[in-house]
Amino acid sequence: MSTGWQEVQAEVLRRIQNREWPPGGLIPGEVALAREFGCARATVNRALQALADDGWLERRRRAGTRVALSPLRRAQMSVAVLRKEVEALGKTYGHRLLMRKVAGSLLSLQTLHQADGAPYGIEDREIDLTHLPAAGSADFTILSANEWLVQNAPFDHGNMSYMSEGATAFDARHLECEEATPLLVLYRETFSEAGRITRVRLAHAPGHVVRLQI
Amino acid sequence: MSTGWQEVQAEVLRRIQNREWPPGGLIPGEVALAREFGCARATVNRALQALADDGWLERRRRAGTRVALSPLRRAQMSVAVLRKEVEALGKTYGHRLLMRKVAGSLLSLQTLHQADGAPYGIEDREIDLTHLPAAGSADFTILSANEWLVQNAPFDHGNMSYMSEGATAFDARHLECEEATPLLVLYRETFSEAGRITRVRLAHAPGHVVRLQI
DNA sequence: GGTATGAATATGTCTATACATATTGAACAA
DNA sequence: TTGTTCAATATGTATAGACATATTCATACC
Repeated sequence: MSTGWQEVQAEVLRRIQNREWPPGGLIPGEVALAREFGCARATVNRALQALADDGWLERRRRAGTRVALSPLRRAQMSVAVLRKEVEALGKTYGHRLLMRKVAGSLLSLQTLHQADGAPYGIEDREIDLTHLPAAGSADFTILSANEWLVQNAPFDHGNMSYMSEGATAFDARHLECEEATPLLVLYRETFSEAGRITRVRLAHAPGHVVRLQI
Repeated sequence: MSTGWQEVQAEVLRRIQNREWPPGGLIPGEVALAREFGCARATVNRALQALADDGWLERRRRAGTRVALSPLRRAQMSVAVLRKEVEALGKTYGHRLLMRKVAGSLLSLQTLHQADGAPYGIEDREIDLTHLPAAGSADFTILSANEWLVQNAPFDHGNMSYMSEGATAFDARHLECEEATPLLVLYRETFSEAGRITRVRLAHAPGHVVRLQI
């Protein structure tokens, strides 16, 4: 029997998906599985660990390994730079800095993102200069704030929200659509250890689709 | 020096985030790091592997390990059952099956999901009975199709799309809003090995927010 | 110059062993 | 009954050693 941890993983996953090991059920211990597959316990451990990371199994010392009760799947999307998102569509990216304003330690920016010259999204951003003083002297007319931040402001964590909103007068003017047109709007905050780095509202052009993989 | 792979991971991550090891740069080999940290190569391997899984590092045999050039972060959301989503808001879940129709091997369903009696989302679903004959005889008035499928139709993969759409007459009637109100609409397909299991369009009630963690 | 060949090397993975640690459940005490 | 203690046990993790595999680089060859 060939003994790779990936093969062990595949076989265990198959048993889970085929209900041979039902949700909530206890599966054999690592030692037993190692004997069955004819490999070392470490190999089984590697496989089960990977499955636990992916949410298929729940493992606790002494208590053993169970098939996850609610196999709540995670959907993933990559948080790409807008330029790359546009280029991935085979279009030419462009952007225009519409507004730049400093109020205290808060830098406000408005940027229009374009794909082949057409409006792609309108961005309204605030950057906290106390946590990121370099942003005060950066030239966002060349590199967009979106891309500059990805390269210069590594963040710990953040959150994103998608909402459906009718286009405001501001949105409509820059996205070249009617007011109240349904738009997909993204709100995002990112934090470093010190605190919030930036907050952004991005209204996408009409018809924009966000895709996730499950 | 205490030697846990998590500590090695933490220290390496610190160096990446502090630009001590710049993006695109080659980092020391596993043997060198093991010597520095005073642990076995396998321990360093475990740590670097984890960081590579998270997208911080790119590793290739013989070529060595590099700090990822574009630390393209992934945003995650859990694909929960609607009932749990509603209950997580502290509200009482309810649903009504509005329509059930079989055309050939295609089962069509329309379901209204409710939170505290108010409309939460209106679902339009197709299920392929050739891949899932059991769905033909299930009673979706008790357990919603959404939940029944999660429990009975393990899937390999799938995709989701979010769009912003104006409420159709159908949406508006059931979600109790004006026509053309901006709605967040979810399209989802899930596949098993055999083929597509189900396709669904879910129009959320006005004001719905989708949150993701980065 | 361009191409084939092979040695060197960094990561990938498996093994056997050992000890750590959390948790369970039984035995026992208050 | 309730609480405490303790041994048993499944997973967590570290280690040294070995071999596999991909890739690079230098070298030899045409």
